[in-house]
Amino acid sequence: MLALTWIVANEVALVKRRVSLVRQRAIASVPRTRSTAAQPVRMEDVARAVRVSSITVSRALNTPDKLAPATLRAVRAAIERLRYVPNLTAGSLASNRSHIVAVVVPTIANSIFAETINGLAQTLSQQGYQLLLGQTQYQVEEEAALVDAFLGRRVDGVVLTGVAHARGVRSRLHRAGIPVVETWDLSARPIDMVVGFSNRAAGQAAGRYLIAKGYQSLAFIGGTDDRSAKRLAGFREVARECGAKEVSAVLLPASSSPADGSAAVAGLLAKKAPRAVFCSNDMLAAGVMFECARRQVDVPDRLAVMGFADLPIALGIEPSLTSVQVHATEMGQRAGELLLRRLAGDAVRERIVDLGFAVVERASA
Amino acid sequence: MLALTWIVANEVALVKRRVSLVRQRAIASVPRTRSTAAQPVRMEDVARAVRVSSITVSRALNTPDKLAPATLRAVRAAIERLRYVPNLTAGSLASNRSHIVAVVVPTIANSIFAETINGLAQTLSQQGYQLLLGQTQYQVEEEAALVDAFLGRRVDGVVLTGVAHARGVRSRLHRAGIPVVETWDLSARPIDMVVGFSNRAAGQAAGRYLIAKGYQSLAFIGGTDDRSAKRLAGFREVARECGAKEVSAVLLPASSSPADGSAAVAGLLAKKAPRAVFCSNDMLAAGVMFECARRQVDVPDRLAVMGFADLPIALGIEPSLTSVQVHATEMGQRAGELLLRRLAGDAVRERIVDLGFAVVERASA
DNA sequence: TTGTATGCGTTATCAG
DNA sequence: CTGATAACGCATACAA
Repeated sequence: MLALTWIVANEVALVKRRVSLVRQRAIASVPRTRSTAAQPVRMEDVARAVRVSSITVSRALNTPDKLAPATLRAVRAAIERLRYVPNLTAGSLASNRSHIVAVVVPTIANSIFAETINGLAQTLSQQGYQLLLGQTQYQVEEEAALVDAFLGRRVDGVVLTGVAHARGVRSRLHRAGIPVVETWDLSARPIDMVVGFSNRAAGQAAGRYLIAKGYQSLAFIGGTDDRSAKRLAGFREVARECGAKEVSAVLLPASSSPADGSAAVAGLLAKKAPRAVFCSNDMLAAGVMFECARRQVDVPDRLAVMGFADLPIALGIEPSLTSVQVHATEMGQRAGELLLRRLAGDAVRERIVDLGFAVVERASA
Repeated sequence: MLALTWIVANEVALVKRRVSLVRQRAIASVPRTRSTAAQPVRMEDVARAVRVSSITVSRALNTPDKLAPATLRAVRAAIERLRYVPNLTAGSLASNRSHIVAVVVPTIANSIFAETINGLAQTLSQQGYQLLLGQTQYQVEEEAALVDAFLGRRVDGVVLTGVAHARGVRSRLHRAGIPVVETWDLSARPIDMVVGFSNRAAGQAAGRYLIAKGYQSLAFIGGTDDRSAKRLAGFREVARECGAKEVSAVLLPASSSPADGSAAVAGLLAKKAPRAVFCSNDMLAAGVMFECARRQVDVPDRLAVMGFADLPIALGIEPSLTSVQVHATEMGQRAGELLLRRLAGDAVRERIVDLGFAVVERASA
């Protein structure tokens, strides 16, 4: 039986080779089906040109040090000459490594997440990893669909925003057994790893800062998402502890434009106006300040404004904006580093990375 | 010979099947190699559970209408029960369709490109396509490396920013024979398709607008990239034609932050100050206006400011910013539609889509 | 409506 | 340092 099998395999190999030759000739002579058909150059074609086996070509690509210099040169020349483009899809299937990392953010239109993605991309690209982008547009349920699709693609890792996830996301990621990094928040029980800061503590810090400045009547403008809610919660805690008045809050779904900030503060000013307002996003804060300029409400003398994230506009705007700095780019970089270490097989001890935040005092509050 | 081949194939199949069974048992009993190994559930496992062939499972996933309702139900139940996650990598290899589209932008930190990506993602996701993200950080040479990597992944389509590309990009994309959409500019000879607007015409329009407003002494603040250069060229053309003074220009590499705008206008004001300044980006324009506020230079009475892109901040800022609107989101949507049509096999007649632009008059100029 | 045979282009494994 | 062989998991083409 064994012998038979062996012969059989050989026969098949012969047949295969003949088929392969036919296929090759067809490609060379027949006019291409469409305008410019896909490149039919495979690893084997390169191998044939150099009279080596295809595994040698594979090694020239992946582990060049393991080849004799002459062989390497010859293979590389052939690759160049034939314009061979390795099929990474096939490689992924065979090696069970896609070299793709998926990242899920609410939206890249909010440039603060764009910064994190920048840091991530920068770190990952150094090791040849690429980024598959998913946006939920603040629709939490979208996250599940995105994660499913990503797992189907057998991404090597996943980066999520926040620690509150759609149903099933946690278990599915867990089952997949790939490294996962949650960002932009902290959790005592991360899916796998988390790098971020405490949104609640950031809200508390903002509250303490404003109260220390003597502002007693506080307001909050922010989003309806989990992280913004945590900031509000922290903010309110401190206000309560310090005996400040009840914090009025305006919550806008998926908002990060100045226009939203303007509209929100307009509503706030119409009632009993607060003395200081903490915005969950610098763009909202900018909108608040623009509206104040229009209404000749002096900032900070009549209304103090504090932002969040410390975007470039915080430093640029007049008066400059007091804000909470959160290391968005570094968050992406650290997330990338954690993933890379795990993908390299190294154990990661520090699974919870608190990057902290910093209240940056400027002119607006 | 034919008969022999046939027998041979059958024998191999038998051998294979036995191997397969062995493998299966091994998976079931042997402790998994790592902590939580990847899911070993394959299409065949689902098929076996339902007592159908694996192609039936494949059809349940891809063409459910072609199955008997009862079969479909059974397969779906098994998929659920076994938590089967289809391996799209294997599917891609077999079908030669990755269902991935790559997009290359200078940076998503500039939210205007984020808008385009949003439009693109939105359109593509409707058909199950996903987005591989590449950023050049305004380093033109990066584009070539990104495109190479993307082609290696056998992406189904590519979206590029601009029409000026790194060496070899054009030919490589052409050879790949996949649909390509260039955006954010126009070209009479696109790689494949292009959807955007004429940056030169936009610069001209800005120039005409400012001159019609009576401003004779003009300046320009922008980037060093190709599109910004074209806007400047158009701007200067009009200035020359209309007998305005020579346009002084400040060109900053890869800039889109208010701080850059502030610094640039500071330099401009130090010399013989212009009467109006056209900024290649609304964030730069915002920085200009912030600096003017600090220096008590009235906008528009002493310095008129015009922006570009019509970001949300243009409407929000005080005074509101006159800008050139460019339909960034729609650009992404149209790019996505063009790709989808081509990927569906439809011919695309309109390979050059001019979305135009619009000067939006507001208070700053 | 369902199944069989085959190949997609690469890498892992083991042998030399 | 190089090679033979067998997967990787699915979809296409055709047959029934």
